[in-house]
Amino acid sequence: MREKLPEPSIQRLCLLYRLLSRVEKEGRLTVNSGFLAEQLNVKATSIRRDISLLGEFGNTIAGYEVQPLKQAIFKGLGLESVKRACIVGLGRLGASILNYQGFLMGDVMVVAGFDSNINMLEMMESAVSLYPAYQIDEIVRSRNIEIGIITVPMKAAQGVADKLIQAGIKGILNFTPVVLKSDNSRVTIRNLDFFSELLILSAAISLKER
Amino acid sequence: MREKLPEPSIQRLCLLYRLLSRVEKEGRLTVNSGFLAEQLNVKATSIRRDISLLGEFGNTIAGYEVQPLKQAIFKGLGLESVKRACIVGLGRLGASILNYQGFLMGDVMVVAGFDSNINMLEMMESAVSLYPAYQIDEIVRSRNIEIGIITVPMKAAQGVADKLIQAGIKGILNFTPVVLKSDNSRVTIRNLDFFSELLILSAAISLKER
DNA sequence: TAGATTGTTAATCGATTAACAATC
DNA sequence: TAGATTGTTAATCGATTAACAATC
Repeated sequence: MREKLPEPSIQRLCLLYRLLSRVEKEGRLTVNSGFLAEQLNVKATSIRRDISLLGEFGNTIAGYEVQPLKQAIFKGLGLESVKRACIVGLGRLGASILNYQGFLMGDVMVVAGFDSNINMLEMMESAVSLYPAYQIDEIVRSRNIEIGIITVPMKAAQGVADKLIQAGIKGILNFTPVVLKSDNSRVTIRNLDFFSELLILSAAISLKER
Repeated sequence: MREKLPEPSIQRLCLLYRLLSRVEKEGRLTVNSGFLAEQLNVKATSIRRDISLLGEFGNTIAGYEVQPLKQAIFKGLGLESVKRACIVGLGRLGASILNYQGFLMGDVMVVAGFDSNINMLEMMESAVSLYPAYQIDEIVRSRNIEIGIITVPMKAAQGVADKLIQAGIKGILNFTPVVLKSDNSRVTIRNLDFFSELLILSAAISLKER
């Protein structure tokens, strides 16, 4: 598994990882590719291919053992290193993400929140440290933050991204509809844009009916 | 443009549509594929191919006229018909979506909200009509709702999806980490799962460093 | 052994893109 | 005309999947 994983495989393996966590809790010891495929709505061949990309071996009788398989994905995807994240923009959406936390189960840890409105920061209650936006560079560097979650208004998005990238961030989860520019290919950007998704869904529905 | 559009093209055309809306507001009259490509971080060839799938024609001198192009996408993607949507699950996330609204610009209209907690419904303020969850079937049918936005806790997700599908919904935007099952291929499902995205981002970062 | 399941080959499918003729 | 730009062909790239030999 020295060659790099295809993006679609990474995504499926992440889903698989979470599925295995659940399955493990239910006390199941083994799974086969057919079962996994059914749970994730994909083909069994995809599952086997994805898993074999990790160089992991199933058993030709009972399929895969849950615990070792989960562990193999964990290591194969580099999830041992818990990533530190910050949220920039503590409006309704940002604030609600701050509070979800519990869900995360430790793969990613939100360790800081930023907002340009200092008065608001003073009012907010949070288990996570909050800072004014002008401290982004300083805090991201000093606390080794690798992931930035952007939940600011559209107009501020590119500026915030620039600051984060400047500070050496490695990945950005962008909730704004802005298509972020980065001259720095080191940085991985993923978009999570509610309104685009709604629009795409709407188009898909219309087109399906033609 | 009778053959159906590839999924990636639909997605890019949606982004393009929104880009054109902005560009139009700025008073720009024409754009060329190079400009559009730069704005969306894709190749110019993709832009031209996507547009030509709509059977639309640019001009070999000045590129595309903004207004007609936007209109062509609008029609090509079937966005003339404003879709009616409902939100099921009015916790923090669902409630905040209810209030965004303004953003939508009319391509999709949220016309109803559901929650199983009736007391909470009575407390909430909203411009949109709110109903107890047991009325999903009745309201979705009577109000011709085509899109369901699911923001309930994991455990309730599949049940809600089943109800929505039962009621004849055409598309689902699923905010839960649950992989929804539907025996009904009529229904388009899109997933918007914050935690999966974070996990994928985290994996992508680790893998890039190897 | 017979049966079930994996891992992988090879075929298929579909999307991206370089290149360029056609056009204004 | 010369230059810029589209639309589209054809090549390339990459992902999916059917099929099956290898394995226990």
